[in-house]
Parts: sequence; C-alpha cells; structure tokens
Amino acid sequence: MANEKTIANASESGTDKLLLIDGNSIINRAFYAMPPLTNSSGMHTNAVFGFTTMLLKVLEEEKPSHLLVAFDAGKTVFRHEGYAEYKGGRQKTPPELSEQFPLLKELLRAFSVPQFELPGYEADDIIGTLTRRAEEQGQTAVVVSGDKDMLQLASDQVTVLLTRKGVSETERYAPEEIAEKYGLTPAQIVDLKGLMGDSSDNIPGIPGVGEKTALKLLAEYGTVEEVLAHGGEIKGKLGENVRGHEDSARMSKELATIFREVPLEQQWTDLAWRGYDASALAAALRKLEFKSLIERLDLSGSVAGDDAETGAAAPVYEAVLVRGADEWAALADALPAAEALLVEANGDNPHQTEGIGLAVVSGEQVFVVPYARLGEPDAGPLRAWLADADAEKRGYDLHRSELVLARSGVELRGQTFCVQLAAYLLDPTEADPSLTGLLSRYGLSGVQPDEAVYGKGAKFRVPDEEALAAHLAAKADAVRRLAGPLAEALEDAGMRRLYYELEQPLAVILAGMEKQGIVVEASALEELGKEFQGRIEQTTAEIYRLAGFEFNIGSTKQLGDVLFEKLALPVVKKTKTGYSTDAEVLEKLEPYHEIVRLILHYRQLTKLQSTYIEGLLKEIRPEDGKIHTFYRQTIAATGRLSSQFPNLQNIPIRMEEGRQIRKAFVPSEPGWRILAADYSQIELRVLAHISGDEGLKEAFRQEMDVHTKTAMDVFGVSADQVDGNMRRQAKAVNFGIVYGISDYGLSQNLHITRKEAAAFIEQYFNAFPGVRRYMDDIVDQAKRDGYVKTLLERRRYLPDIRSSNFNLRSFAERTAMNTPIQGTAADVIKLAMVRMDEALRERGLKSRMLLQVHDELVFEVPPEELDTMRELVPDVMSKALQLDVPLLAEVSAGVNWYEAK
DNA sequence: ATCCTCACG
DNA sequence: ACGTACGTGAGGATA
Repeated sequence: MANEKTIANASESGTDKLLLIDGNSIINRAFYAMPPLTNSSGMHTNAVFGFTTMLLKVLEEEKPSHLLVAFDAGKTVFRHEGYAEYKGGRQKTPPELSEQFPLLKELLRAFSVPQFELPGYEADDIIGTLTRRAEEQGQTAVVVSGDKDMLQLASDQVTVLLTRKGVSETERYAPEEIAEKYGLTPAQIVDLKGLMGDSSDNIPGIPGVGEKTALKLLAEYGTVEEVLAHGGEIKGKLGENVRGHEDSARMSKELATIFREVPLEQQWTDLAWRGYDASALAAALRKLEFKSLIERLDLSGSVAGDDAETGAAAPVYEAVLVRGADEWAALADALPAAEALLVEANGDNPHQTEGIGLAVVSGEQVFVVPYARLGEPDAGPLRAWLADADAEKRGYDLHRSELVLARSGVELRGQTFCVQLAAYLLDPTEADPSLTGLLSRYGLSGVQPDEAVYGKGAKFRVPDEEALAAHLAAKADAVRRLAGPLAEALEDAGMRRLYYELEQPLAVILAGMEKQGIVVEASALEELGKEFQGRIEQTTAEIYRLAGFEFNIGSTKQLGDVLFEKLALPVVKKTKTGYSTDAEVLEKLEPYHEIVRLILHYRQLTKLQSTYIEGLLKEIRPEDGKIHTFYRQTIAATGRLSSQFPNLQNIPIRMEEGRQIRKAFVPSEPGWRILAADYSQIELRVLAHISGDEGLKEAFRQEMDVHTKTAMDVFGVSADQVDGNMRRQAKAVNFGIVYGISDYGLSQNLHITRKEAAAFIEQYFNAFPGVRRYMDDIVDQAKRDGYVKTLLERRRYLPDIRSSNFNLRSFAERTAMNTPIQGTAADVIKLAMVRMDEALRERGLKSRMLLQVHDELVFEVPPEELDTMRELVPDVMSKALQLDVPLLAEVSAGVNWYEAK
C-alpha cells in the first residue's frame, strides 16, 4: 500500500530530533481537560480525543524524526521499594479513564507511533533514559508531559514541553526558561520537590514549606543537602521544621529524581517515525467517531471497505461451529483449558425457555454447539465437563444457564464466576443487564445486541448456524474479556467475600430451590376462585344498580367519570392522565356514597381472582403440579432478591380473604409439613446495630415490643399507658425511620398535619439520639463517597445526593438512610440461606428449602424431621450474622403455607 | 409501551 | 418553595 503519509519529517533536513511523550501524564491531563465524550456504542473517548489533538499539534510543530509514547507499567514501581506510600494519596483511576487506555494504544498503533512500557518503571524513567542516551550521542530531544518533575531533564539538547491548562497548549522549557521562571537549574527541580513535596504523588517534603519558601531556601543554599547542612541557621518555625524532617526531605528528593539508567534494549535510533498509514488511521479514527479529526487530516477518502465503516475490531479468536466428530473431538481436547461458557436461550422465563446454543472459549478457539446437538452421543465429554464441579465455569447469568440446561437434563456444576452477578454487585442500579450493555460499560465492544441478531418480540428468529456461531462466539469471548477486569474491580471495592462466599454460592442454592418448586393445589385455587367469582358478580350487579347503568369498573377512566361527574364526588387527587381512584382516595370518599365501599370490595376481589387465582393456575406445571418461580439476584438496588414467573414474594396475607390463597401451597410428599420461619423486626434490629443507639439496642436485648417501646419514648408514658392508637402511630414512625423519614410522608400515612408529623419525628430523635446521628452521618457519608454500603460491603451509588434539584436530592437522602438497613437485612437472610443449605447437607436432612420472602424462609419437612427443623432453622437464622442485638427468628409449621403462621 | 392500581416485605 | 414515604412484580386498560 503506497499510502504512507507524513505530516512532516525532520530527518529530510538532516537533523535528528527525538520526541518523547509521557503517555500516562498526557492522557490524564486530557481526560480531565476535555468534556465528557462518548461514541455511539457508549465508549468514553474524551481523553483519547484530547491526546490526539495534542499529538497532532506537536507533530506539526516539532517535526520529529523519531518518536515514542511511554507508559507506566505494572503496579510495583521500583520507587515503592523505599517508600510504601509513594503515590498512595492518588485517587483511583476512574473507569471512564482506564477504559480509554486500550483505545489510545490502538490508535497509536494506527499512527505507527512506537510505544512501550517496562514493568517496574514509570514513563518518566524511560524518557529520562532515552534523553540521556540522545544527549550522549549529540542529538536533540523534546519531552512532552504534564508533570513539572520532567523539567529536571532539560538541557542544551533537551527541551521540555509542559501542558498548560488544556492539553494541546504547551509551554516550552529550556534551561533558560527554567532559570527565568524559578531561578533554578534543571538539576535543582528535584531539590524543589524535596523541600516542598508533592501531594499528588504523596511525596511529603518538609511540612510548612511550599513553593515560595522552597525557592527562597534554594536561592540561598542551592540544594537540599546544603539546606539541611545549614538547618541550624534557619530561624523560627521554619528552621524547626527543616531540622525535624531531614530524612523526609532527602527521601522526597530521591523520590522526585527520575531514574535515567533503565535497562532498555531499544536505542532511540529504533524509534524512527516515518508517518502513518492513512487507511489504518482513518479506520481507527472512524471507530472512535472522531469525525473532525478525519476531516482535519483529510482522510475521508481513505476509508477502505465495510470493515472500516463499522469499525469492527478483528476478533482474536476463531469460532468453531461444532457439527461433526472432528469438532467434537477438538472441543473435548479444549475443555480442560476452557475459560468461559455461554448458554443462550430464547425467552425470559428459564423454566419455559428452550436452549439455542452453547459456547465454550478455550484459547484462540470458541466452540459453538447448536443446542439440539447437546443430546448427541458425541456431546458426552462436554456434558461431563459441565457436570464436573471441579471444572471451573465462568459465564454470563450462570443461574439462568443452570436452569436452562437442567430442563434438557444437563447438569451444570462448578460455577465460579458470573460476569452479570459481578457487574450487579459493582453497581446494582445499572439498568442494562445485557452482555452488550456490560461491555460498553467497561469500554469494550465487539458484540452485537441480541435484538440485532434475533429480532425482538414476535419477530424473534434464530439465524442460520454460521451467524449464530459468530454471535455466540462473540458473546462467549466477551465473557472471557470481562471476567478479569470485573474480578479485579470486586477486589478493589472490597467485595471479594461478598461475591465468592455469599452471592455466587447463593446463585446455585436459588437454582436448586427453583428446580425443586412448590406444589400448589389447583383444585384448592379453583374452589376459592368460584367463591370469588360469585362475590364479584354480586358486587358488580350492585355497583351497576347504584350507578344506574353498566360500565367497566376496571377502567379508571370510566370509573372516574362515574364517581366524579355522574355522582359528583369531590376530587381528592389527580393523576397525570385524569382522576385518581386508588384505594387511598376511595377510602376518603367512602362517607359520600355507598358505591365506594363496593368498588373497594370489587377491586380486592378482582385482584385476587386475576393475579392470584388465574395467574397462579397458569403457572402450575402439569408434569409435577408445582410452581417454579425464578429468583432474580441482580435486580433490586438494595441487594434483595426479586421473584418472577410468578412472583411468590407477594402472595396475600394481610387480608383474610386473600390469605386463603396460601392454603393451596402444600408439601410435595404425603405427611410432610410446610415450615416457615421469619425474622422478627429485622430491619429495626439492623438499625439498632448500625446506629448503635443505646435505647433501641436495650429494647431488643430485653425483647420488648419495639413499637410499644417507641410509643413510650415518643409520648413520654409508661408501658401500661400505651394504648392501641399510640402504638399504631409509633409503628408508623418506625416504618418512616426505616424508609428515610420525612415529615410529609409520615403525615400522609397517619393522616395528620406535616407539623404534627415533624413533632413526632423530633420526639423520636430526642428519644433515640443514636438514630438521629446515624441518619445525619449516613447522608454526609453518601455525599462524601457517592455511595452507601451495607454491613457486608454491598454498595449502592447515589449520584443524585449532590443534586441541586430538591426532589432528586431528597430522594437520594432517603435512599441513603434506607439502603444500608434494607440491604443489611438482605445480607443477613442470604447468609442464613447459605448456612441453612450447608446445615441440611451436613446433617443429611431430607427437608428442602423452597421459598424466600425477604425476611422469611419456607421449607417442606418430613414428619420425622419436624422437631429438628423447628430448632435448627431459627437457630441458623439467628446466628447468620453477629450483631449488637439478638436476631430473633420465629418458626411455625402446618399442613400448608396458610397454617404455617 | 405506558399508566394505574395493588399484592408483598 | 420544593411535594415522596423504601424495595419489588403483575394484571388490565388505554394509547
């Protein structure tokens, strides 16, 4: 390709000039200097953009014949050896920046710019070494950096360009300029640092010595050593500080000194730069979507082919579609080195979905098995590998994979890392759980959205095997690429144990519970449904009679017309689209018209009928008479589970009519019992623990009724003076406290004025000062850190906590108060589930854990284990996590879930 | 698809 | 002055 092009080339004029760029320093400057910028696939690109504009500018101005971008490498820079805190004060690199390093390196390759890094050395050491060698050989060099330390390299032959303000503006420093600006020689720059330190690198210097003082001292004494030698002459506090921090000053100078003897094999002469390949650069810039740069470099004609159009990176793996004996054999050979697994299925409900295909990544190959072939005899080794608990599986949504495989009789064991679960822990509020979404969050690409491959909704089609293989291979490779960075991020966030000891084992336990399922007697539901149906018809007729005509009671629009226009009842509340008719509104309207009570009753009955009778009946599987829910571990922002298809965490209990539904939930074997155990007041106990409030802790230690205790303290009365109404109000206050109290919310709940609610809250905080302190502290903490965490280090980020929008900020503040409470309670019961699973196994019990309902665990138990389980379950639950207050779990058993109360 | 309503902790 | 209690999932109506 005769496409070589240079901006300029100094060697044509006979002078060699070496340009050395401090990659880390410049990309950092660029990141903070440029506004946020992303391309259409969500990659952050602002730092790369800034870097590139800087690069183009200096190439144009300096016209170098030789060129290098040096990067820091590895974590243990040799300077650490003497001083562990070196650079310790540095902020962690934000992911939005770190994800740009690979992009920059790729772009530099397209520029044909030599780049390197050397483990154990920083970029400035490499640059220092190369400038020294250039000097020795009588050549000139230009160094570009944002770091003032680099000025120590300036000489007759070496010029330093420091970025100023932005990134493409630089300031030129030869020794004269340094003398002019600081009155120092380049060599004295390290003395300057030695005295004044550098907070960004955690170099201490001498306390109380800033730039001014340091320059004054150096003007007088010349070097750190001389300053220290004359420490006795320096008067006052300054002299004291100098004399007291001699070691610190010497060490700081040493840390600031660039090491110029790096064992580099490359000579600067190896770094000749002859320009870039226009088509490669155009493709790279297009991928980054730097249209202005493409234009500026006049590259718009240089885009070759479709590949450049889409900017697709060349895959570094080979997709192998498994169709026959040869591929099966190759797959079997590759299994011991498998790095990632992907199981693709076609629907949301893993208990109903059919597998589409399966992919295994091993080295440079990704084997893709169309799902139907999993039953072939040749699949034996693959099935054995899947079932081998010692063969580690890294995957995406392994919980779902296990269920999908189980449906076709394939066992999955040995799950060690799930990128979806890991990503959830790192940011549980991130909405897009797709692999593509995950990739873009981590600055990676190369996978098409599922929708683009399969279509969505009714148009869902599995493409031909080759296209399928390409897609599944890309996804499986994406899992491999994500696993390392995610695992590292978990470590960095202190969530290693949360992941490996709690969430990952729990995923397997949940899959077990779901596969087990719970028997629901269709006949019982149908009986109950008939009864509801009769009452619905009766109520409907009565409503029509009172209205004077028939209408759709279930339509809020029609109902609104009837209530607020025909019957002219007062409008209490409006929604975005019309009149509000929710239960709260209807309760207020009850005194005005008889019809209102009937509507409430109608609502209650139709809810039970459609959601619980008809809804559950549809979910009973004819093969086993059971309902198999699907617990989702990566949905709730607080760390709770959620339950789908159907939701078994919202089966009625508060109203007797609805509670009857629970009679249909029965054991799967004759004579067995349903046993349910629930934590008593777990959230308030957690609050007592994390707030450390003495009064609240004492109440739980005495096993007092916490609402009565609250009433006593808030109303200032003795236990026997607390009446039902006071206790009810105190209970509402306790709920409010857990939810993140606001006077408005409490006033709504108790139907009192905001002022009265505020007075209650004030009374509460006076009675429980530790709780007030917790609420204040947690909000401060959230403002400072940007997130809150639970006892087990689960995190939730609250970006709105610093919002200037009152609503957003208030919401975030309440969330900051609530999440550690609700989330720690979630931690506790999850831990109890892991321990319970172990306990059942260790003791060889036949009892099975079936359901979790946030603070409750439901089991089915054979009669001979009933006594054991009545003790074991509450025991394990109460010991799941040691708090400053007891954790009490109450247990009950019966022939169905209703009776286990 | 989105809104409203309501079941649970 | 602002105007919501925290966290979910599902069904039916409507646009």
